[in-house]
Amino acid sequence: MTAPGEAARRKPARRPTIKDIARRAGVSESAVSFALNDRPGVSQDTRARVRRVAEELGWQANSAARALSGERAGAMGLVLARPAQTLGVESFFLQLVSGIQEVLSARQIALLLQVVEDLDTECALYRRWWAERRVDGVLVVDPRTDDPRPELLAALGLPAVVVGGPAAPGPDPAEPSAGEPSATEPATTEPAVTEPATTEPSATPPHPLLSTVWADDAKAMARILDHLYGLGHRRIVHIAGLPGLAHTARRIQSLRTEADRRGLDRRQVHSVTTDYSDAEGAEATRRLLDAARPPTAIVYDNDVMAVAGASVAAERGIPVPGALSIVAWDDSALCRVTHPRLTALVRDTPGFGRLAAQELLAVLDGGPLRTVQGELPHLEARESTAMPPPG
Amino acid sequence: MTAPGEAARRKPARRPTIKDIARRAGVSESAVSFALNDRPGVSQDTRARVRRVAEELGWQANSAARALSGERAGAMGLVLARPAQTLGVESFFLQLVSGIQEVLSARQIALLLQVVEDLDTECALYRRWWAERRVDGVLVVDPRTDDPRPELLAALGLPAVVVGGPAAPGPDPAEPSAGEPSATEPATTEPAVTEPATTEPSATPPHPLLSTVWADDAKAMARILDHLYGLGHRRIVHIAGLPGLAHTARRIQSLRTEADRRGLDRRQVHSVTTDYSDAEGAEATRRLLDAARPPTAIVYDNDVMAVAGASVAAERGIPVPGALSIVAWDDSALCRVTHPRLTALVRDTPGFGRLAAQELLAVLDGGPLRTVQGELPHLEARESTAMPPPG
DNA sequence: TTGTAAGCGTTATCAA
DNA sequence: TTGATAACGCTTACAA
Repeated sequence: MTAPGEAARRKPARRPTIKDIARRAGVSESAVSFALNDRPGVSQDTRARVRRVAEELGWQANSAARALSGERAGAMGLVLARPAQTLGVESFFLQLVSGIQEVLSARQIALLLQVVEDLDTECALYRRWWAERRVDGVLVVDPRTDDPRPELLAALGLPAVVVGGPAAPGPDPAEPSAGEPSATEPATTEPAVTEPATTEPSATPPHPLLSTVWADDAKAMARILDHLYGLGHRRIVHIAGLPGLAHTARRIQSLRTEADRRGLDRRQVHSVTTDYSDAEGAEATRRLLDAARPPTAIVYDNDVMAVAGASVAAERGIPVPGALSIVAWDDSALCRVTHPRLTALVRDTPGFGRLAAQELLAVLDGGPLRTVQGELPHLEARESTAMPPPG
Repeated sequence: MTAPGEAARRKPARRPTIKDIARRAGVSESAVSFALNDRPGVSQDTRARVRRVAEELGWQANSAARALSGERAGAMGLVLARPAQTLGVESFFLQLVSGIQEVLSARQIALLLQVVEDLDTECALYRRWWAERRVDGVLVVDPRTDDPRPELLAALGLPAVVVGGPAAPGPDPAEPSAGEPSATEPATTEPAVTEPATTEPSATPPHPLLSTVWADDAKAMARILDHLYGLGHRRIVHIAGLPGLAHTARRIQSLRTEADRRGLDRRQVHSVTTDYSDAEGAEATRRLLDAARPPTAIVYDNDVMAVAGASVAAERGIPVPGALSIVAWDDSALCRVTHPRLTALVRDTPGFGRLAAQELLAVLDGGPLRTVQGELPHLEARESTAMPPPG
């Protein structure tokens, strides 16, 4: 290591290039390139020598040069189009990102993360990234019911995977959930895969233009309903997140289906939408509890709103779970530190991120357009859910 | 826009280059380059024409080509070396990132985010990024008391800014905090700046090798002490975060200083360290409350632990703030949704991120090595702090 | 099996 | 004010 301090700061060490390696190994540049990229056309002996020299020199391919010569940029993009406020509170994104990274960094691929204000800016950014050749592909999060992004990305030819799934409900809600994968299954299990173009030509694929990785919100909601209905609840309200998001639509739809199947009154089992904030979660809770016949159970679409709701109940002296049961969609430290601890739908979010990244790599490798389903979440029953009060 | 669907997916549109612009505008490539980069050597007329054509074609400089020809990579790096578990719960990072982005994206600079397991991997990553020329600079977060990163980065000549400040306590803890900036000041106020090399040659700069952006944890802790001492508390424990982090050391040091200044008993006013998790926060709280003379006030180094602590108190039937006051270092939705709402130290985290990004840009522009101080946080008094019980 | 040379898209250095 | 032309570091035909 060179001497630290001012000198080092001003005069950085020169980075070695393949030319340096070629000279030192006594071969041509192309031989070096072949050797380092595991391509045929170079003897075992030369390959080994070149490798050793590269190692000695601490050589790493200049990413710009590699990208320029027709290769890949070696980076993927992820854009979050949510107000900064909403971002901070949710544990979801950083966990997703860390899962994505795990897969990408194993292949030496970088992740470009950008936080923008709205969907238009996001679309403009995709165009710029594409024009700049900055990324090889992107992960599209928070799919909407009416989403302009798949079409744009398909038109640009920028490989992409939609993370979070389609707006339409899953395969067929009426169909019995045959061989449901259990949440305790080893993580190495191949996730369920549908290849819309081949196996089910008649079924409309969720995003006909892009591969999709999604969670079966419909089944997850069914599990929650099973739990609450089983306890005896008949007045159940779902405080959902942003109305424009695809998974919000799926959850709302599923609640309806499940309510109908059990012959529950739709006026007493329904959804209301919010912006995911603690403020709107609390406000919605207050309104519900003020009603003539308040719900005996509330399902919140994220952990923050669930905790806010529990807090509103506490304020009013409504015992949880004595008079009100609470379920949080998505587990986090939050659900475990409140009192009582909240029953929550546990998802493997980093695992979901890994799956998404793998799928994106598959698309880049020329794999077929397909729809992959992540592990089904399971319901972790804690102290916030119990039998409803009599009456 | 071309037709969507399969065709578009397979045959992406070609990206325009300066060659295309040159041809269409009837000038040479170099003229185009000059025109587009605001360099002299081209007539107003030509410049305007070139600009218009570029606009029409939707041209964007190929980032790889630009990077290769000696220019900048147009990207900055940020590495988070924390286990994925710890990441999710804290609102801090995503907010910091969104602030950083705000500044970088205005200059069309991308942010590479990477999550790694440990410091060694982080250092290896810096080396790789440097060798790959992938980033123009990096933001170093979570500075440690004994940190290998500044020396490495200085030796590599990779521009960097340390976010979170030095291990040593601030300027001089004994010195009266003259003209403290109020938290209500407009955000446009120039932050306090120390240029160690010039103004204070005798004072040891925190990181002699890198520019630093930091918050004055010492003063912040003093504010918390002011609040609690003023209410009458004399037994105050600080449940700190990771012991190796610089700001943890600063806060612990400041607590000692403040305790001494007020003649408080060091056995009754002290710090304990944790890993920031709700589990350790709760565990530490239990131990403290089991003691013969438990503290009347606890200061937690993050919001998650504060909520966990409040939950422990609730479990044991210890009224907050009646018998125990609680302060959270860092505000978030969490502190506002619990019951009672928690008194918290409010920082402008996105603002801190903006400041860090600006400083990094300044370093890249050849600015001097310096230490910049962020806005001083303020204490938002809520219902979790009150007078201690008599005795 | 090896070396030579062209090209990727940009910036920068020259003459004209 | 312009327009060739040579880098930048890598990949990849193509020739030896």
